[in-house]
Amino acid sequence: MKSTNGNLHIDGIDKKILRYLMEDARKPILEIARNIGISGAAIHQRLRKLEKSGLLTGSKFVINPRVLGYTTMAYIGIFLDKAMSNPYAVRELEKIPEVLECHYTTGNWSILIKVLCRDNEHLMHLLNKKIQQIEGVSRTETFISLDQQIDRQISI
Amino acid sequence: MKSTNGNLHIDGIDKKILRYLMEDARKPILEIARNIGISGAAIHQRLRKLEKSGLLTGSKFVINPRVLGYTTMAYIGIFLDKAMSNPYAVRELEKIPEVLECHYTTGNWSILIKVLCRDNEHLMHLLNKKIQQIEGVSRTETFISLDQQIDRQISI
DNA sequence: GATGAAATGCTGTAAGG
DNA sequence: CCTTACAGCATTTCATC
Repeated sequence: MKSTNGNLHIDGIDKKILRYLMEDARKPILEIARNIGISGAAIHQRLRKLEKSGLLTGSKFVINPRVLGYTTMAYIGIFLDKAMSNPYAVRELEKIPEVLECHYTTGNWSILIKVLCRDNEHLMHLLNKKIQQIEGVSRTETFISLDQQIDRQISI
Repeated sequence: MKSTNGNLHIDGIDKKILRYLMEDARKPILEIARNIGISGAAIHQRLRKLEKSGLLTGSKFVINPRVLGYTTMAYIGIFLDKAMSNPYAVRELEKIPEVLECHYTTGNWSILIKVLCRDNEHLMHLLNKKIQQIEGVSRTETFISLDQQIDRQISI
C-alpha cells in the first residue's frame, strides 16, 4: 500500500476518466471513450493502472437514508478515560451500525463519530444505552446536523 | 421484518441487491442475479423501483486521496456572527475544494465542516487565508483526524 | 501507451403468465 | 412480481503499431 504519489503520474486523460466515474460509477466505458476521444481499450488500461496504484479503491451505490426514515444525523465527541482504551472503544463502536464514521482526533475529545438515527428518540437511546455503556467512555458532546449542505469527494 | 416508508417496501431481495451494489457499483447485474437465484430482468425492475423511490441516488468511484498526497483530514467548527449569514457562508465554502462536508449544526458552532489537506501547512493556509476570510466567520475550532477508523454507509 | 477486431458476456426492453 | 428471449452494445483481451 502506497502512501505517496511517488511513481504515480496521472495526466489530464486519467483525470477526465476519474471525473466521469466519480460521478457515476456505472457510466459505460465506451461512452467515456467517445466523449474524450480515445479507445475503450485505452481506458481499461488506464483504469487498471489507477487501481494498481491504490488510487482507485472501488465503487459504491449511494443510497439516501432519508427514504428509509433515517432523518437525524449527528456528530458525537467522546471523552475517554485514557488514550489506551481507544482500540477497545473503536471495536465496540464498530458493532453499532448507526456509527458511520469514527475519527481519532486531536483536541477536546479522543474520538469523534458520525451517527445516523431515525429520530431524536433513537439518537437518545443510542447515546444512553449504547455509547455511554462502552467501558472507558466518560462523557460525550452531541452536535445534531440540521442540514448537510455539502457532501463530496476530493476534486481531481 | 419489512421496512416501510409510505409506499416503499423493500424486501429481502431488494436488500441483497443493494448490499451487492453498495459494495461494488460495477458488479454485473447478471452475476447478482445468479447469486441470488432470480432473473436479471427482475433485478432491473427492482432497481428502477428503488431509483424511482429516491432510495437509490447514484453511484460513485471511490478514490484514496492519500495516494495523491492528501494526508491531513480535519473537522473545523465555525462560529458565525449571525445565523443569517449561514447561506452566504455555505456558498463561500462550496468554492473551497478542500471542504468535503458542511453541516448546519446545533450546539457550539453554526457550522461544522470536514476538510482534506495535503499536510498541516496546507491546513493552516486554508484556515488563515480562506476560511477565516469569509465574511461573518468570527472564530474556528479545529480537530485533526489522526486516523479515520470507521467509514461506511448505513447498513441495509 | 494506443489501436481495431473478435469473442464473450451484459443490458434493458418486450411479451406473457 | 416474476419469467424467457432477443437485439444491440459493452467489455476485455490480444496482436500490432
